Amino acid sequence: MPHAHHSDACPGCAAAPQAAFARHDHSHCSGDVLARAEALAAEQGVKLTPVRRRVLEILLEEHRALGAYDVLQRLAGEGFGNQPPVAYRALDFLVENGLAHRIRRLNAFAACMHPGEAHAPAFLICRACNHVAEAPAAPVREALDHAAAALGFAIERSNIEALGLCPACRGAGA
Amino acid sequence: MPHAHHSDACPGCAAAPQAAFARHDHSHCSGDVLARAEALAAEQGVKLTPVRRRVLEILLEEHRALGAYDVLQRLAGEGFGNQPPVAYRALDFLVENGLAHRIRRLNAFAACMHPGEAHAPAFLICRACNHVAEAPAAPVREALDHAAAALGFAIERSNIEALGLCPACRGAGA
DNA sequence: TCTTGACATGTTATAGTATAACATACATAG
DNA sequence: CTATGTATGTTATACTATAACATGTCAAGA
Repeated sequence: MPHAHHSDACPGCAAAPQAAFARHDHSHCSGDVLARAEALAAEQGVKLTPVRRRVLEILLEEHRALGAYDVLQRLAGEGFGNQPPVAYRALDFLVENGLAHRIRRLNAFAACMHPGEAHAPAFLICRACNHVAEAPAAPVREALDHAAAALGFAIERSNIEALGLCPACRGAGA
Repeated sequence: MPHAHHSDACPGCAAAPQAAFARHDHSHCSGDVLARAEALAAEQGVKLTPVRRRVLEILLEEHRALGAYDVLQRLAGEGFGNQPPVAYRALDFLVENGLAHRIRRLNAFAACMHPGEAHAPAFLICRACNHVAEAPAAPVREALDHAAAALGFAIERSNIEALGLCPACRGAGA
């Protein structure tokens, strides 16, 4: 049952950053992202195999951060392997190729909503509804690079995560 | 055997941010930090009990990020409890009270080198020597707040972590 | 003084997250 | 067609974290 609860807040859709936490039908965002993911994979010479593609679809359908074991459970129910490495490998692939992100605070993974746009996003995690939005973080990244440079440290990868309340849950007084 | 390898890079000492990755004797930083931690605890009306204090000392002695089970092992060898909650509770206390930080990328904990200075630090993690430095991150934090505000998101806590190479390891061609 | 309540520590048990190591399949270049 | 690299699948295990309950400690108020 794909995207069964569109009335929920639906963060991080590709359409517009401002719409990240706004209610909207995201079926098209998913298709959109998936199409771009395929193109990107072809372009980079890596293979978006059935498991990998299916994992990305699952992340897009749920439209929130999922634990590896959540993903695994869905895979297993669809005839794929049912052991942890199956999920972890597909997720690692997606992360490695910029098609998904790892949210360390949640021990979870979320589809990247802006694949190919070479971004170092910040993640805004709502502690009430658990939804995760990618915030444009170029200035953040820049400030971080600067701070690191001052110490002679060369950043290779970084993750920036914030916990708080999304607009909807603030309104609801959560 | 406290701080047994001072010839290593020794990041994050309180003396000066610039010295974070420089070689130096840090026995005094530890004492320094510990003293400030005690003062801070008294001031905040919370108790730096023997286990908690010992855990902080262990983090300071090692002067790097330690897993909860690493800490536990040392506690157990000193007559404290040897079950995970003993370590986790002390570590959580320290984090909660600004005396230590949790490094999610490493599933590890490190003593805060600037207790009481109300900072939202960025962590620079060297992938070669595994040392962690706290970088001053006020501008980073500001940029992040700004990005979140644009989406109507209210940040409560955040963590900023970067993986890369520290000056020493860059030099060593690691 | 007694006792009550809050907090800290300790223990048992279990849940949740992740990877090592090896076996099998499958595509594709030579 | 076969050798090679890559992907998938499986078994087993390691690592990280918390729930739930028992015991101990200390200080404030009866």
